[in-house]
Amino acid sequence: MGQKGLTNFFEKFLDKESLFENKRVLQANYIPETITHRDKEIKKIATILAPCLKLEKPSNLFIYGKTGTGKTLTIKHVTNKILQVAREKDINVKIFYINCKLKRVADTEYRLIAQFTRDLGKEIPPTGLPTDEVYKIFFSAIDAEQQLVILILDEIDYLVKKAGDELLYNLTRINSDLKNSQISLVGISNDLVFVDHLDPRIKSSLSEEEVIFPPYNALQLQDILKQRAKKAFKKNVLEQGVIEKCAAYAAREHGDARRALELLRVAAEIAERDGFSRIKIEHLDKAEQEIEKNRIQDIVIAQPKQQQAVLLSIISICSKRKRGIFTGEVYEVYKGICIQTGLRPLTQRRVSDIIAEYDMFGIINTNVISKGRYGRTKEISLAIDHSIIPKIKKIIENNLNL
DNA sequence: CGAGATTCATGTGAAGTATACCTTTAGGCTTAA
DNA sequence: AAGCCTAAAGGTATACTTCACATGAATCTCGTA
Repeated sequence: MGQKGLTNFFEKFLDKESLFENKRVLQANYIPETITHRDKEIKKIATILAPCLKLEKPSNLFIYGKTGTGKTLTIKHVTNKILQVAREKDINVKIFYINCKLKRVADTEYRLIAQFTRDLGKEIPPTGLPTDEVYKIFFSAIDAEQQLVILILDEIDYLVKKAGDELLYNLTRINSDLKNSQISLVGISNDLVFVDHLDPRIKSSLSEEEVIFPPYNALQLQDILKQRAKKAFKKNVLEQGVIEKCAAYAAREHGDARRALELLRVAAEIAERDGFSRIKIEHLDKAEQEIEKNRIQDIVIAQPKQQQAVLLSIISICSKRKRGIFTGEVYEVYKGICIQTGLRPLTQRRVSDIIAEYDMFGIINTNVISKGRYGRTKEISLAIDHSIIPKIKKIIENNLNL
């Protein structure tokens, strides 16, 4: 495109009518004023948490539900309302939300407590302090004034798998030492059997109350989509059947509403980019691929180089042969990649742990099998769509200067 | 032929090490009385 | 003498390594039918 062409392009771009009225409505962090099909859950959570407005400690709460069933959305909605009322009536309630899955933010005991303490306005160094010390600072920051604090731990199962359940015990016990204030815990998990592995003492105190979020069915998903689409798009840009198809896609994936909304948004973006004036069903198919690519891309880019090298090793073996990929082979290929890129190879022990991490992210599936006379190993297979593998591969290769 | 021993390749737990970062402390220097 | 700065000492969390033992079914071995 020449200089003149570019000017032309931008002018055209400005002239082109956007399909969106308000794109934000479809983004993941948007909290709508009313949440459809979650009345029961909202009411229950509200009832459980309401005592905090009288500065009485609400029961600890545990929320289960698959991804995209509105857990995070609902708790944020309810807590926003509580905070709003609290502000009007000048009640000292504080609510902190943290997602435990965020790497290098809240995935260890130290980092989690440090993060909460920072939310309370204290400076905590990223490392160096004893964990007890951080607890003390956290403690005194809370007890400094009379108040009620609610801590929300999203994806708590991930944290416990990585860092153990001791910190939950510490958090539940902290109350007995607080003089002026109280804290309540809200745990959110999409692993339904997660609490069964917890220490019984923690289990009983953490799940004093439980709320379960059932998956949405296709009709409910349609309602949600229609409601948001009305706000998000201009009139008449949705072709017949798009919403229905979109809901059906997501219902197939255990009723994941987040996915449905993302699908709709990305489809619209694709339609807009390609110069269509209406969103067609075919755009949904393209969107689905794009989303999956982005999801994995985001995870991969956030990984350190060593981890990327391991994934690249798995991918390149996988693209040659589909079945029967084992740790030893992955390690050999990984070492080769390290030499090529000048990376210092990690030990097989560590690589084995990294492979387990990718398993947790859901990018690969692993299965420990015994091959009898030929030893014991992890059978590894990629859990991502084959059409996007080359793109991911390219991203990593670029990143590692290969 | 079949029960039990063997074997392989790696899983997995525990303990040790390197690194990056923190606070405390002691010594040296400056400054003001 | 008091105050301030700096560098060393001593402490911690995290990522990784080292060491050592655990696993579990295919295969081997050997006693017995």
